[in-house]
Amino acid sequence: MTERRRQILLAAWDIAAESGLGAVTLHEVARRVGIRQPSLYAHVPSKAGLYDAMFAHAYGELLAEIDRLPPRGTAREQLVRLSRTILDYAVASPPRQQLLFQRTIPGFEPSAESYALAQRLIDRCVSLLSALGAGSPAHVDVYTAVVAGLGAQQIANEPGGDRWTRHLEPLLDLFLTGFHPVGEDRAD
Amino acid sequence: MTERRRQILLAAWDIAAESGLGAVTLHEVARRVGIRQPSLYAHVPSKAGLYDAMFAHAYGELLAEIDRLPPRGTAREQLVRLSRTILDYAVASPPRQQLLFQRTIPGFEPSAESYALAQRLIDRCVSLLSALGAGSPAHVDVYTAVVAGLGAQQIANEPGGDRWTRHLEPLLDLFLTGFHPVGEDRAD
DNA sequence: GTCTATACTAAGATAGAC
DNA sequence: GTCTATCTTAGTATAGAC
Repeated sequence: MTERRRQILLAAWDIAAESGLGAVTLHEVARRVGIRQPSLYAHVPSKAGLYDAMFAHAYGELLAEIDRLPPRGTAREQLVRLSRTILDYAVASPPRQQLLFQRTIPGFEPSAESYALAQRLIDRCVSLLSALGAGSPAHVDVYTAVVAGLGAQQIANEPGGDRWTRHLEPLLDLFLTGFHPVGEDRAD
Repeated sequence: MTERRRQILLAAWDIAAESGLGAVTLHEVARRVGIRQPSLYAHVPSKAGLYDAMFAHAYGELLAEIDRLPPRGTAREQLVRLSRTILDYAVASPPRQQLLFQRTIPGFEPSAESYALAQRLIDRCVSLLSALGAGSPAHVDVYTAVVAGLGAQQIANEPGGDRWTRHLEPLLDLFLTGFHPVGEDRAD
C-alpha cells in the first residue's frame, strides 16, 4: 500500500466518523489529502472501489487486533475475549459498524477478496464455538445475532456509551450454558 | 389523511421496497403518483417530512396490528406473541426495518409526534416484561437487543427468510428464564 | 501522478401562472 | 392543487495537458 493510498483511506474514515458514510465524497477526500478530486482516480478505481478499500482496511485492522489477543484460558474465556474485541471495535465507530456489519450502503457489495477477510473473522468465532459444543449452524446464528444486537442497539440509541455492550458477558454466559435450538438433539 | 397523501406514502414505500430508502426521491414519488415533482410540496413540507410521514405511517400500522392481537394467555405467552409480531413486521421489509429501528438515514430524526408512536410500542413491551419480573432497565435493554439482533442479522444476511427469526421463541424463553444482569439482586 | 476543464446526471427546492 | 420553468447545489467520472 502506497503512502498516498494510506492517506486516502485515513481521510475517508475521518469523514465517515465525523459526518457519516454518506458524507464520504471524492471531493472531500481529495480536499483533505491535498489533491484535486480527479487525481484520486490514480489511486482508487471508483467510489465503490473506495468503499471496498475501506471495508478491507477495517477488517484487516480488526483481524490484526485479534491476532494479538493472548491465546490463554479456556475456550469459553477466549470466546468472550474475542467477542468483546469484535463488539468494541464495531461500536467504536457507527459508520464502521454500518459498513462492516450491516448492509445499508446502497449499491455496495464487498469484492470477493475483501469478503474473504470477513469470512476469516467468522471462522475464528465458529472454531471456538465448536470447541464449546455450540458449533451448529443454529448456535452460530444465534451467537451472531446476540453480538450484533448489542452493537446495533448501542449505536442506534447511545453511540459512544456502554449501556448495551456491558451485557455481553452475562448474555454470552447464558447463551453458552442454556441455548438449545428447537429440533436439535442434546448431548448432555 | 387525504387520498393523495395516502397515494404518496404508498408510492414511497413501494420505491423503498424495490430499491431501498435512498432511492425514494421526490421526482420518483411524483412520477408514480402521476403528478409533477413540485406539486408534492402541497402535501409534504420537504423530503425529511416525507420520511417522517413514512415513519409515523409504519408505526401506526404496526400498533394497529398489535391492538388486534388476542389478549389471551399468560404474560409470557403475550410477550412472545407481541415480540413475534414486531419481529415479523420488521423483517418483512428491509427499508422499514432501517427507517423504524435503525438510525442509518443521514439527517433523519423523527418528529416528537412520530416518536411518541415508537414510544407506545416500547411501553407495550415494558409492561409485559415487568409483569414477568424482567422490567429493569437492564432487562429491557437486553430484550430489545435480542429482538433487534435477530432482525438485523435476518435482513443483512437472508432477507425474506427465517434462518434467524425462527430462534425468537427459544431465545426469549432462555432470556426470561435465566438472564440476570450483573449487579442486580435476584428475588428467587 | 497531478492538474484544469468539463461533461453528465441528479437531487431538493422556489417563483409565479392557471 | 397542479403546472412550467428555473435555481442551486452537488456528486461521479472522463479528456487531455504537463
